[in-house]
Amino acid sequence: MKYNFSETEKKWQKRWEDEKIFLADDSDKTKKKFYGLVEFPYPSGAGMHVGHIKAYSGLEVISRKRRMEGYNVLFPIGFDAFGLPTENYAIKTGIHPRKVTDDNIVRFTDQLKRVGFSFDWSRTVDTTQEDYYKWTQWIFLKMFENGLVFRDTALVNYCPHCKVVLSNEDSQGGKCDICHTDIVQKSKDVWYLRITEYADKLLQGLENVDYLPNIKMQQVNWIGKSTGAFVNFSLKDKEDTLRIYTTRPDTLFGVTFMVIAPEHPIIEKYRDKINNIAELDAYKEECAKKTEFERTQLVKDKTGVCIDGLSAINPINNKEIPIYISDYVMMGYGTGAIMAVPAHDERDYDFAKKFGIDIIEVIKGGNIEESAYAGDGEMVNSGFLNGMTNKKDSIAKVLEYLEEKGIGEKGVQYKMKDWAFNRQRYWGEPIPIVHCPVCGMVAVPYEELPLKLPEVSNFEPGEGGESPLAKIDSFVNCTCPKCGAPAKRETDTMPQWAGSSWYFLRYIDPHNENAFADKEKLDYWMPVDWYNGGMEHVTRHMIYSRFWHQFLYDIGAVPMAEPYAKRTAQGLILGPDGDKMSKSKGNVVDPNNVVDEYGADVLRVYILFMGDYASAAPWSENSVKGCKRFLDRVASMVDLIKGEGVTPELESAFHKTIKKVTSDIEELKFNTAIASMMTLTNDIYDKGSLTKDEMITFVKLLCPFAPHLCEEIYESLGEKGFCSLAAWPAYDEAKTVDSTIEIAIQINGKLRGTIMIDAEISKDDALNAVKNDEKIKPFIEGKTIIKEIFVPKKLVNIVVK
RNA sequence: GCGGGUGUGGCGGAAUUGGCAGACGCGCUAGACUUAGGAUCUAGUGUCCCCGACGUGCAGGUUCAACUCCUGUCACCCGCACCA
Repeated sequence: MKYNFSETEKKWQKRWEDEKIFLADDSDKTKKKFYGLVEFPYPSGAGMHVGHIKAYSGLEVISRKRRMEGYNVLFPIGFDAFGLPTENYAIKTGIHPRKVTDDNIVRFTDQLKRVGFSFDWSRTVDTTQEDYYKWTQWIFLKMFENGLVFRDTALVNYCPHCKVVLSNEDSQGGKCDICHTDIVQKSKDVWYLRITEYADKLLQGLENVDYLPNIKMQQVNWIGKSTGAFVNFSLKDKEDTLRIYTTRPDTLFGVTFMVIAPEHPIIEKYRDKINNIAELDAYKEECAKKTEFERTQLVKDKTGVCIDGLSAINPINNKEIPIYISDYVMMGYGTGAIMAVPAHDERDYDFAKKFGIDIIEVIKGGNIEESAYAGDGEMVNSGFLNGMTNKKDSIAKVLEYLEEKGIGEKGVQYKMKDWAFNRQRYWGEPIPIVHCPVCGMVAVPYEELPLKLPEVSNFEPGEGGESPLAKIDSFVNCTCPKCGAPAKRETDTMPQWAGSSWYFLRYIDPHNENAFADKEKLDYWMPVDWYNGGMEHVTRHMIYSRFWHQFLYDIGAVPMAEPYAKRTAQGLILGPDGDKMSKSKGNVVDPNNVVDEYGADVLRVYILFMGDYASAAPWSENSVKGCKRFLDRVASMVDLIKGEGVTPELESAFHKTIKKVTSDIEELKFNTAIASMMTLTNDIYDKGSLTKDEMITFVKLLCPFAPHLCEEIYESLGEKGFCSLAAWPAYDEAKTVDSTIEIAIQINGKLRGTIMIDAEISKDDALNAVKNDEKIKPFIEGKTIIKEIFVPKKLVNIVVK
């Protein structure tokens, strides 16, 4: 069969669309459903690259297979379109971000359609549309109502280039996630979502979901739960106490000093009482100049200043100890103050050595002359703890003591911090809050949603880090919804991650005007059965959206706590040079070029054939050609058709291939699934012919990977309807097993030949057959047989001497 | 530093979980068909001192049998990173 891919692909894409065969069906809720979700793209000006295609191809194949298996499939797509890249582009070019976004969405849509993805295009969402962000704001207000939204003045991560406050998640490594400029710490009044309130639920929820182990682990590490104790150290001759957090309360007798963060408020409070305040101020200023990155780099070389005029009392033995400020203690974790146990903590040890502070051993087992000892051992120099050897018991005993005396208690800390939830930019969801001089912060009434983004001509953020919205008087000035007094609107917008925190819910009912989604539809479609995306979203988007969803569950708005039943991740596609694809390196492969030159089917097959789906692999133009060759051979196979029914010599090969492809797809082993279809193709060519029925089976198997070609062949064979909706081929287990098989013959563990024998042969018969084999005789003649091993269907091993 | 992962031909990668290492594809070699071949087809292709031996980062170990299990070690990649 001659196959013109560009005409044929267009033909089938149009037919699929005209006949709406990929639209999910809400009407029959008794049908078994499959909700496959891929991370919706950010419609950037650069267009899509092949990495996007790989990210969607996995669940594309699964979804297509599910349809053929009779499932009601929801496989949607949309656009996560608010955000800085679009806005920065708008500032640069003067084109309105609305227009930029719309143009990019058109381009992305075209690219996706050309690849032939079986998305339900009737459910497309765009996070920047009013009917979408209305509900983003609605959820925000629900959180506000439930005390999960607060405003606080705090040191925040600030990007001087983008002029925005960033969450911790957006400033990993001390660099802005968008422009990679060094982050500076700035004191600012900002919005937070109280995600830490859900830290435990986010941890517990992981127990009941099927995420790849490394995905779960990254989330666990990110949440970073630790258990320990809070202890209050009294300040000598002062009313106040200095509260610390420690995971090792059992080492309390070994405390020889305390360290507080340079920003700790106690310094300001006792300014007048501190003799060396100038020195402290100077140190503090030095620290502020360092970026977060620098501050976490200098691990060994500890710096700090002893506070002259304040000292603390160790509550367990009433000893007076000095207090230092040092930047190795962070204000943002625990209480911003620590008890230092130099004998058993490496950092405290380094600090004590540098400043000549006492090091008292309280746990035997190490050599504190040389280094801190963090292991277990017998307690010494520790009063009532002396002689104890079990850390757990020691901690329990200390906690009991602390609680009895009222000087401390058990405590839990998380690395995860509350979510800094705002940007001082235009292209985001306006935060629906009004600042009233009388009532304070007041929610915009639900019936006034969406709070629309006003028209603006200048998107440039203000010099003081205020949003462009602050310049629009008609937007800012309003009346308080509660008391009617003149009030001002909040001018910050929500961060990039807001819209993507719930988009999978909107797909279920994208045009609903009365709710973010209909309850019955949610009951039917949720949870997402399978979610695939990039590893880079595991600690941000995944945590955020699980948080939002758990919150929605708590207020009864969704049917279960966890949104995603299963999560997998694809590996990167590297450039032909083996480097990560990037515009600056010029090694980006544009899927459009591949579609133009080889066809969408070739692109799809190659991307899944490259290697393990979860691993990174470099692009290879030559291997693309190999896939083209394979599909051409499949097309030409039609010319080999002779008659109907089955070809006896091929029957078993077909059943084996169906079995392998069926199971490989479920395990995301697309590469071996395709390899097995290539092998079958080679077998068919070797044989020289196949039947029409076999050809139909073959195209059904290949259809999820190369749907255009398979539809065309399916139709050319006179089949009615769509191959994409045909029943997935079944296999007969009995026919995948050969009656006669080849097994290996080993002598002393070395391969000496093979033999064809009956698969069910007994050990004795097999050994006899082997011993009588002419090729094997020379190896055993005149030798003593020590051992004979027979592994059914595998091998015979004879050990001789 | 901590946590996780990966090391297999010239290349991308397979290997039913302890049982014939290198499936499948690329590349390469030779041949066929051709005015032509960056098209197609056929045969071959781990290495070497080629009737034999060696071979899955390296060194040991367990086993009749190890890419697979154990001990040690090296290299690379990805997270997190002074988290008290």
